[in-house]
Amino acid sequence: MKKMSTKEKIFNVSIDLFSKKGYNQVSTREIAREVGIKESSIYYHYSKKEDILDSIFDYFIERMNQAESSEEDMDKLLEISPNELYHFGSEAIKYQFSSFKMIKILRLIFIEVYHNAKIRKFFIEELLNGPIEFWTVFFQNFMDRKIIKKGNPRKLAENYFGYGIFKMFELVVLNFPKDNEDIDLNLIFDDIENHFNFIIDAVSISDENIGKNKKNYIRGCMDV
Amino acid sequence: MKKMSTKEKIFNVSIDLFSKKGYNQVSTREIAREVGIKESSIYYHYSKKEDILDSIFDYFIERMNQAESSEEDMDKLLEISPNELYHFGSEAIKYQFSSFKMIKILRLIFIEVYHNAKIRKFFIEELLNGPIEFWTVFFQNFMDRKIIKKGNPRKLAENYFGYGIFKMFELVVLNFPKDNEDIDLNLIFDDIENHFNFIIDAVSISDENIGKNKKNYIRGCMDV
DNA sequence: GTCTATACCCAGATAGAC
DNA sequence: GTCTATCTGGGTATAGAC
Repeated sequence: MKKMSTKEKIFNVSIDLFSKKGYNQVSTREIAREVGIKESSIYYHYSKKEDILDSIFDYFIERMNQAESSEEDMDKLLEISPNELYHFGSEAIKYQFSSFKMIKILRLIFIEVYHNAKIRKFFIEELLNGPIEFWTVFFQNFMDRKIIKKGNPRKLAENYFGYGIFKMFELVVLNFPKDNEDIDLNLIFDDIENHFNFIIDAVSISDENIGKNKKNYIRGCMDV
Repeated sequence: MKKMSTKEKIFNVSIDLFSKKGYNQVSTREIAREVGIKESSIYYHYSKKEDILDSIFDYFIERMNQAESSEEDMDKLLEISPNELYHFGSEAIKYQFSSFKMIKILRLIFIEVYHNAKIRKFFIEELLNGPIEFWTVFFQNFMDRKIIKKGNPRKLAENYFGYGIFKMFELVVLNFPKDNEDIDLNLIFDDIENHFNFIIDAVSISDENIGKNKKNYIRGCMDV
């Protein structure tokens, strides 16, 4: 840990400060102070302040893409049950955000999305439309396999994923912890899972399927 | 229109600029330039820059509270159908946000919520928990009247309203128009209404109720 | 690679003339 | 009520010594 290079230190301190206060509210002086170097030394490692932000963002994208599924995976996934699928999806996301670093960057993205065109484009394409299309395929598939009722799969996907975005917004923007680093991702994934089960049950064809999902209802909509 | 006082001009220009670029990205110099006065004149009308933000925020709260329902209204509302209730709720919100000024301030709130404690408190209490409690009462009522299945009314309310927050976020943060002022609120309210109908249908007891809601399905989840 | 020193700009805010 | 003039502090960034 002590062997971290100065560049890494600048990188990590910047994630901390940017995600806490927002990019514009953090000065290069403050970053330097926190790292323990003089301000001008930052410019040896990064040519401009914005380069630090870009490198943080690149790091985030790289980590996100690690969990991309291949086409073969997709084909396999298309054969499983709604329940298994949910777990596959949520475990993938939990894995991506298992480090607090990634959650901090996610907060930074939520915070900066309104005035940074690059981040906004990424948010809309990769964090919103991408996943919605992903889930659309699966809802369509469940419809074809007559597991759920015929309908508009994209609307279902939006319904499901929109709630997920809301929970993420709640977590990283509204209720972000100030001091300690213990965020319990499981808490919001329980909520999202309940929501997923609710949707599946709502459009399920056989009661048997409902039963299958019911067993995962811990604090679900239709639990008393 | 030409008779607007300087103070009003400062107020309106500030809403424009703050909502477009964020509070910290707008200088008092820029406001003054846009209004057509010298920077120092602003300080005759407002003692600090932050006072402008506070006054915008107070304006927003005042407008929001105008549509508060009385206890008698609540009692009457408890007797109507899910469909009528949805329309009551959505019309109230549409009315509150019928001016572009209010939408701009809503964007400003979304933008500043992460680093302004006062705004965050307001967001959590009045824009999130308040409405969720409001809808919880109604879902509970529909359960008591055996219109929908027994379950956790709060979860249903969160499910419904969370999607609404997501659509608002999408509208005012992700897809906010740059130049012209034509935002079509009806578009997102159609989505939210579909989502509401989807939920009601999912937990509806009689098919008759489903039928009643179905007629409002324009682009609903279960429309092919 | 890190330092000192400094350039340059723009921010919020105030004093006092008119 | 609005102006001119100015203060003070902080921001990003660079040059050049060590």
